[in-house]
Amino acid sequence: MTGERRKFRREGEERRRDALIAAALELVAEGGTGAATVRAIADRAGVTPGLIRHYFQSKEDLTRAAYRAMMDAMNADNASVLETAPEAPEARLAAFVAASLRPPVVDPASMGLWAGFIHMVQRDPAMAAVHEATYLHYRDLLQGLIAALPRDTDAATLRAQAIACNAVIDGLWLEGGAAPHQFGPDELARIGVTSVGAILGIDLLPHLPKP
Amino acid sequence: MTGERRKFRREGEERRRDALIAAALELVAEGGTGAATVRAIADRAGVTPGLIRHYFQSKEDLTRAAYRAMMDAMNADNASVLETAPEAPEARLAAFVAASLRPPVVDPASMGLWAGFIHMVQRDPAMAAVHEATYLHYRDLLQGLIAALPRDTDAATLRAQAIACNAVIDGLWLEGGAAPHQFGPDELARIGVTSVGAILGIDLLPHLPKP
DNA sequence: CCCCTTATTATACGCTTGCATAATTGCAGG
DNA sequence: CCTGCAATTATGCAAGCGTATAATAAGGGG
Repeated sequence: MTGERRKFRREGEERRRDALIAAALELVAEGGTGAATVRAIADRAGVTPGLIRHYFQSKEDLTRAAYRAMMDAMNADNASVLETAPEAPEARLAAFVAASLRPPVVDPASMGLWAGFIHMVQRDPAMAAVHEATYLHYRDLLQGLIAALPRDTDAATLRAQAIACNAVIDGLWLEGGAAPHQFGPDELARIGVTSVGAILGIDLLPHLPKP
Repeated sequence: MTGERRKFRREGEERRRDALIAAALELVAEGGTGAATVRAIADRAGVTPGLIRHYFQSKEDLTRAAYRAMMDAMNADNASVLETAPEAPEARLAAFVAASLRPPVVDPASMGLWAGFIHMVQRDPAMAAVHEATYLHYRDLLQGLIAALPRDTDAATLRAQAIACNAVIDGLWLEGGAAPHQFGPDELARIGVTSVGAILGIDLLPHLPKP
C-alpha cells in the first residue's frame, strides 16, 4: 500500500551480466527465445527490466552474449572431461563418449536450449560462426581421440569415422533429450560406446566407465 | 486512395486450411514459432488475419494442426520410399537410409521446422504423443528392415542396433541441416550407409543407390 | 435473376513487447 | 559525515500481438 521504491544492492558488473545471461538461458531452454522477454529475464534475475539496457545495448545483444556463453560452457565441459579421463586411448575415447550421453549433457532443458537458438544461428552470421567453431572443436577432439587408437587409417577414413561417431553421439543426445523415458538407465551411453566401437572396428564396451 | 474493399474468391474449406497450415509451417521453419504470427501467416496465405479464426479456434489450434500435418507428411514420405525400394534386404535398408540423408529431407528449413516445435512438444502432451508416435514409427520401420537381413540376432541386440542406426541417421540429418556446406556432395548418405553397415556388421556401401 | 448463406474482409480492443528517459538511492572517497 | 557518481528503479510510449465482432460480397440454389 505504501508504494515504496524497491530496495536494491549494487553488484559488480560481471556478476550482474552473468546473472542476466543465466536467466536468459534458463528461459530459452524452457520456452524458446519467445519466452525470454526482457521482463521475464529481469524478473528471474531479480532485477527490474530497465537494468538490462544498462548492461546490454539491446535484447539481441544479450541474446548473442547468452549464446556465446552457452557454447563456451559446452567447450569447457568437454575439455574438462578429458582432463580427468584415463590415459589408455580406448578408455579415453569411451569416457569421452559416455560423458556426452549422460546427464547433465543429455537433458531436455539442454536440448531445448540448443533448439531455441537454431533460427538465430541460421540468420545471424556471427552466431553461425560460433556454432560452427564449437561443432568443429568437438569433432576435432573426437577425431584426436580416434587417431590415438592403436591402428592405422588414412586421413579420409579418419574424417569420415569422426563425422559418423559424432553423428551417433548427437543423435543419441537428441533422442535422450526429446524422450528420456524411452531409454533405460545408462542405455544411451552403452549404445553409444558400442556403436562408436563398431564404426571404428574395435570393442569399446569393456572400457565404458561406470555411471 | 479509394479505400476499396479487397476482392477475394471463395475457396473450399480444405484448400484454405491447407494453405494456412502450409504458410504457418514455412514461417516456423524460417524463424521459429515466434515468427509465425497470425498476421504473417494470413499474409503468406494470401488472406486477411480474421479468416484464421474462421477455420481454427485459436492460433494454438492452428499450430497444433500444422505440427500434426508436418509429422504426417514425414511418415508418408518414409513409407513411400519403401514402396519404390528394391527387394533385396540390404538394398532396401541402404535405400531407406540414403533417402533420409539427402535433400529434401536433409535441409536447413526442415531442421528449423523440427527445432521450432520442440518447446511446444515438450509442454503439450498431445503434441508429445504425436512426436513419440512418429519417432517410434520411423524406428520400427528401420528395425523391420534390419530384422529382414540374412543374419540372426536376439531381440535385445536388435533393439539396441535399431536405436543406434536411428541415431546415426538423426545425427547426420542434424548436422547436414545445420551446416550443409561442411559436407561434400552425397557425403552424408555415404557415411550414413557405411556406419549403419558397421553397426550391423555387414558391408552396406555397395548397395548405396546413386543420388 | 435474385436471394440467402457464409466465406471473407475490416475495424477495434486490451495486453505485451522492446526501448527511451527521468527519478532515485546505494555506496565509496574525501 | 557528506558529497558525487553511477547502478538501479520507475514510468511512459509506440508498435505488434491474439482475439472479438461487425460489415460486406461471392456464388450456388431456387
